[in-house]
Amino acid sequence: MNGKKKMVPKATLQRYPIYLKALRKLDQKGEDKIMSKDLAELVDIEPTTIRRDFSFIGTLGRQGYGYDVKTLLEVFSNELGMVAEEKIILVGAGNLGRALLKYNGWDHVVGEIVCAFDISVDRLGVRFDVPVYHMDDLEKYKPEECRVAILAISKDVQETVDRLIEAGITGIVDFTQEHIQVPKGVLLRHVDVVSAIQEIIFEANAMSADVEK
Amino acid sequence: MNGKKKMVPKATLQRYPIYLKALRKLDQKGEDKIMSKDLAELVDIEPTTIRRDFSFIGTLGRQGYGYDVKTLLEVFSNELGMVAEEKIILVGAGNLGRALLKYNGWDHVVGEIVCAFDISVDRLGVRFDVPVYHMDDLEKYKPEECRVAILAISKDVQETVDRLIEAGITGIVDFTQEHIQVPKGVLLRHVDVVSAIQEIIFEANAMSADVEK
DNA sequence: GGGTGTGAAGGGATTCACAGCA
DNA sequence: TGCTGTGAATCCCTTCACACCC
Repeated sequence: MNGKKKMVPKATLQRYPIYLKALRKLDQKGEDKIMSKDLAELVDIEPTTIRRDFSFIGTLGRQGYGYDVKTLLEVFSNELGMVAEEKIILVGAGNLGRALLKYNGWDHVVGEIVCAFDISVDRLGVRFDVPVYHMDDLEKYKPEECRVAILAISKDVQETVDRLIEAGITGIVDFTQEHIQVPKGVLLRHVDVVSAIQEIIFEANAMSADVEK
Repeated sequence: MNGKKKMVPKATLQRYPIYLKALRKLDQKGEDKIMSKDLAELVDIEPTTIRRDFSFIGTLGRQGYGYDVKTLLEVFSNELGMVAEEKIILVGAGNLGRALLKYNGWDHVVGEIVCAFDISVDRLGVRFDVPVYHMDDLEKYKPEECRVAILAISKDVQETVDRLIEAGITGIVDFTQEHIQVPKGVLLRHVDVVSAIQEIIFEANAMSADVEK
């Protein structure tokens, strides 16, 4: 009822998707219980960290037994608002965008891309069962309840972002090369292959610099 | 000469690619100097954090003036081993893999994908100027100096990873849905669209839960 | 016994505050 | 004066240690 109720740390929030993925896999395999120690090996996170992360949601485990997989999945759905029915729009139907459309990883784990937008007329139509509209028709075709947009464009990035926010988008998964600015209240997650590789190269070099003592 | 020389924090290492990107853009625009405060606005990182991050590499700025963009770029190249010539292999030439090949974000910022591997015979050949070999020919065609692999497959993930490591790969950018295990000394960066979206949804829900006081 | 949940300790990273230099 | 570089303080997260319950 009040703001100071739970206050889940940011770091924990970022680990929930990892747990969720592992739990789904366990459930599919027919496992009905899991202990923090075993889950730890699966996801490569310390058991004590896992227990604390879970404890923010509630008292989920049973001492001397472990956690019930189905219960955990339910709680994740209810408490975290993980309904697997999020309506997502894709902005940019170029190479990357189309790859994301065709991407096999969705299958209603988190929701689905309901439609896409692009400024190029010859990309409009239907791709992989998903309609592609012109960017100017954003307000017209964006579902009312849609909060999350995937951004896979390469030009006029900030302008596009501003337009999306104006249209009610509050979460952006950003695949562009630009650094974009969003007002408080809008969430932004940047996914950047190039930076990921650079990070790995930097770390690799730092590691080898350490070793050559 | 010894291990305790610099010891750059992990968090800092993860921000270097961000700085690098911004600095390149500034350089292209013809800007020759930048102050931590202005850079802060560009990359959305506190100026004091930026200054500390830079200080790990050396004394790069001039008091009362700021930082010289060209100098910074040079130092990043030399000290961090950012040569922009990393030879990268792509493993998996499916939808996602091909999208990555065609991805316009490379252009020798970090290096290039020199060749790809796949287990499906009908994906072999040349795609977007890059040869695609059969996975069994990994040792034959993988360049000797190649350290980094991009993983964009969906089956036999762990086995493939083991093979890559055996072939000398020490850095993996992982686009799969699986949770893979690597030995110490091998770096792994997971890039997961689904988890990125989930994270945003969780955070959005946590935020709105806070607000409804 | 065996594993969870959690107060307390420990470790990193960020931020403050200011000394020092152009 | 203006901005960098950095000791010190603070904040946040992880890990330890153990009480507690099945």
